[in-house]
Amino acid sequence: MLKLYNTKTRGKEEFEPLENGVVRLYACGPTVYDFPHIGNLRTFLFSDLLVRHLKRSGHEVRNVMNITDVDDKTIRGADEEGVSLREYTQKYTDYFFEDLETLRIEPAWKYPRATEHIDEMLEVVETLVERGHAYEHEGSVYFDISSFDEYGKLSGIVPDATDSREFGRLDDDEYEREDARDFVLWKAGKPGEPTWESPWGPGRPGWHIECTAMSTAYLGKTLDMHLGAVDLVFPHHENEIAQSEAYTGEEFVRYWVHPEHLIVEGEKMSKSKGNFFTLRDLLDRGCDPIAIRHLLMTAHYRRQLNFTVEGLEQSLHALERLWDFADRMSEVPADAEGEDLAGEVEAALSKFEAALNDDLNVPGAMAAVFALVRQVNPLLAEGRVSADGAQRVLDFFADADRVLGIIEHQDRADAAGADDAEIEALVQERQEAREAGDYARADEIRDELLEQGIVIEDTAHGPRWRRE
RNA sequence: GGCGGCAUAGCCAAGUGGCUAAGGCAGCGGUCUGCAAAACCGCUAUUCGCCGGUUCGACUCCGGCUGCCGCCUCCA
Repeated sequence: MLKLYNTKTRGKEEFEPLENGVVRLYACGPTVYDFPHIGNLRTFLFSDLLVRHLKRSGHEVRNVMNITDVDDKTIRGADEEGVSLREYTQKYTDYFFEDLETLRIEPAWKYPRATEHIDEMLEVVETLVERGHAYEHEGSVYFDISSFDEYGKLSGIVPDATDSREFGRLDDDEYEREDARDFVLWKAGKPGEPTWESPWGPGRPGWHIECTAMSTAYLGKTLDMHLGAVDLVFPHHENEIAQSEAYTGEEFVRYWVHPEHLIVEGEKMSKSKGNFFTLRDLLDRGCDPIAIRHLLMTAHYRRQLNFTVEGLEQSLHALERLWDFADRMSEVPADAEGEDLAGEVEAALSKFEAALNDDLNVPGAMAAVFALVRQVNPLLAEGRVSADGAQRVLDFFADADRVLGIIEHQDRADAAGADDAEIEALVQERQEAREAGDYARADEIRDELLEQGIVIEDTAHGPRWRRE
């Protein structure tokens, strides 16, 4: 049984979906105005891990992630590039999906775009106006916070109308609100901006409304879970609750789950500090995408994660050891006799599941996997693992990887390349030289290959090679 | 100013009122090897930021202090 920390109650709670076996989950997705950065990706990866765990636990998961393709930043970006909003956002939407695939993040059930759900949003806004929760002013529509008693129940923040900073905000805002705390549901169009027709004239949706409209459209009035990074707790999610519950009259979200931010080299990531990384930046530096996935999983989701270059190297080394272990496991001969490892694997599985069920403790789950490696390695080195035992461990790895997504790898010698035959020939020539005692020639070939990035390893079953 | 979080070995990082404080990386020693590489083995926190308190017993609970961070405005 999964226990999850619920922001709403500030404590861990047992999770049970409203409908047995079906989880309705909504995660705040990207605003497609730029490449996703690793902080965004950590959040999306968290969502992936949670969904994978729910699925592995036997649930059907209907997870929806929105694509915000209309807002100030996308409009400005399209304007600057002189292309249509649609053309501009499509480009970054494509990059977003590419990054997900690179990091082995499984596709969500639905990825609705804001611009394709304007009608649903207008329906929500109109209803809110009819019921007295919202008001129109000069073509814009605002949510009236004073009409929703429970405003602030998620974040504990109730904006104070007398707060001096609020008055400053009023001046900056081009849209007149009756109360500085009210938030915009529908923005009156400005010249040159893309707009949609509405009962209040041409305009475009405010930021928060898309989540209410689209989650309701795909998942119904009450969601089992709603995810989003901590910075969204206020005001975004607070506003979502207000507008959704005022609209449906029912509880909007049962479990609010908020992963913490990522920092880089101990500091908040920001463009001005020059520590702002996209996935592409890292891949260009030659980083292994799975090492990036691994590093993003090393800290518990409710803790800030310190992303460092050194950490990336550590992750790669940890993975290489894991992959190498798996390779050696799969090389155990079919007729090998020895330990069946049933007890070891059972214990590892039990620890693995217990960790994940305890507020998705992924570091703990990975520790269970590595602890097994540590336990079995000596037996493997002594040739005391039976064929059954090896298969049992590999089955566990495959099972664990349904959630982790880091164990599956290309067998090192399988890495495809046009010159494989040539490499094989050299490896063979070196082996013959060694057998003939011509170590000078053997070492020469080894150095030659090393220069091409090919590493030779001599094993009991003969030489094997891999690309560095 | 208001609210909240975190401080565990050289680094990253789990965790618990009392069994030997997970796991990873790095380092050192060793095995293996023609030499390497890879792999394997062993060692590496008597101690969990500091000071008090509660308790038979706290790293884990409470209070204070120090430091770091986040939110309160767009932000994953």
